[in-house]
Amino acid sequence: MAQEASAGARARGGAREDSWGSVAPEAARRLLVAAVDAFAERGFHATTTRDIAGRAGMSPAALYIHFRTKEELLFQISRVGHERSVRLLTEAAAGPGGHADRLAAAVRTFVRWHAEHHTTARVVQYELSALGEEHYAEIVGLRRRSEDVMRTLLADGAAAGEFDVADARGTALAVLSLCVDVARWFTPGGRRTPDEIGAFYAELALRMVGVRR
Amino acid sequence: MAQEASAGARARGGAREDSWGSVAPEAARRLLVAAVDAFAERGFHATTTRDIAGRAGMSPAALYIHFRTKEELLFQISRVGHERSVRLLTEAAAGPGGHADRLAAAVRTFVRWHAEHHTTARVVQYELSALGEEHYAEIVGLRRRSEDVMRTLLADGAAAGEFDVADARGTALAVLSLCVDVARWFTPGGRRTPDEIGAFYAELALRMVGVRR
DNA sequence: GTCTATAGCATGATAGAC
DNA sequence: GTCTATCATGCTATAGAC
Repeated sequence: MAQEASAGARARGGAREDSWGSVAPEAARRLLVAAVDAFAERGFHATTTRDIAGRAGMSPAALYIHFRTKEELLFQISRVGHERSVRLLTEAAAGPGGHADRLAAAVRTFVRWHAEHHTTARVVQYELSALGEEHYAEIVGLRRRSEDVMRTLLADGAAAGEFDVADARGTALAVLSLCVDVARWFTPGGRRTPDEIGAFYAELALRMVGVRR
Repeated sequence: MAQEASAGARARGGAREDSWGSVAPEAARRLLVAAVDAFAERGFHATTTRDIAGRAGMSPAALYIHFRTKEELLFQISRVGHERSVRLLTEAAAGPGGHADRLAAAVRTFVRWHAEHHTTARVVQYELSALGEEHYAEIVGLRRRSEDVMRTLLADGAAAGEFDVADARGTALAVLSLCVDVARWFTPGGRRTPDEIGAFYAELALRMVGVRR
């Protein structure tokens, strides 16, 4: 039931963050959602533990039962968000069809996630520097995986003669940069839906790698 | 003489921020440069007035002789940075040649600025939300001007039959987003110089608007 | 114009009752 | 597990001597 309601909300485009459905204690889940909202709105350093706890309907002290520090809250958000987006990208890039089809699918999926989950994505992409050293290193590993996936796809497509790409690494960085930046400017009330932006950006990416139509 | 030394440092790629040469009292200039470095490194909210003053070789109190608040320091950086980058973009877009030449020049110049001045650009592009309401509104006005310049250039090029662009507004946003995001990932020690990245991105932008070679 | 000293306050995190 | 109360710290900004 809760599942259906969530799916319904998602279909209408008015979905709130639903990436945390599997987080174990309900209170921890509420805190994560509250922290995502607050971090996306104000940034990590401008967000107080009182603000997070308040949004979750709890006292500041309750936060520390579920998370050791404010930074650990950011780390969990960042880790789950990165794992999700890397997985979506990887699966789409490994899908059926030629290299052009797979690039289009990868960009469409990746961009759609960054638009639909723009609050999470904003935290994931733009609050990295607030992580502690150790946590930061772990996240960088995840980020390298998405770069690898995109670079390999572009290099393979070029080798197969489907793409006209001289610098696979630089082009992969540019394509991912374009996709990721959607989280910065996207607002739900805008001209286009996440779906439409994903389709549009897939076309742009194909042009960037020299696919002609 | 000081000019020559600065130009030399810039040519070697080891330049420090030189956008503040005209700022009146020397102490204010030192504070601005220190604040740019600190804000770019840690973000506005994680930067303390002690840190800024320390980098400038002053006591925390000295800061308040030259700036009313910490936020005003951010505003001055943001205002000057935006004015500079909008001006560069506008002049390049109004230069000689056809629409394709002008788009290439605009992207090359705009990207090169975001790479060369990546510390300033990072503050300019990613610390906007820390501005006060009034200051924010003023900056948004400047940002709209760069969107206007790019959208007009793309629409005119499409009307002239040089570009294949169905959605000038969306494409302009995407091209600017791609350029701006250079400030996020650029590091001086990387594989390519600001010049090379500018040239590369100009080619990508031409492909995005459907120019064939 | 710059300093030392500090007011006034908000913050992250903890203690201990329930 | 959650609360109220609070500690210790560090922050922005100001006062007043020089």
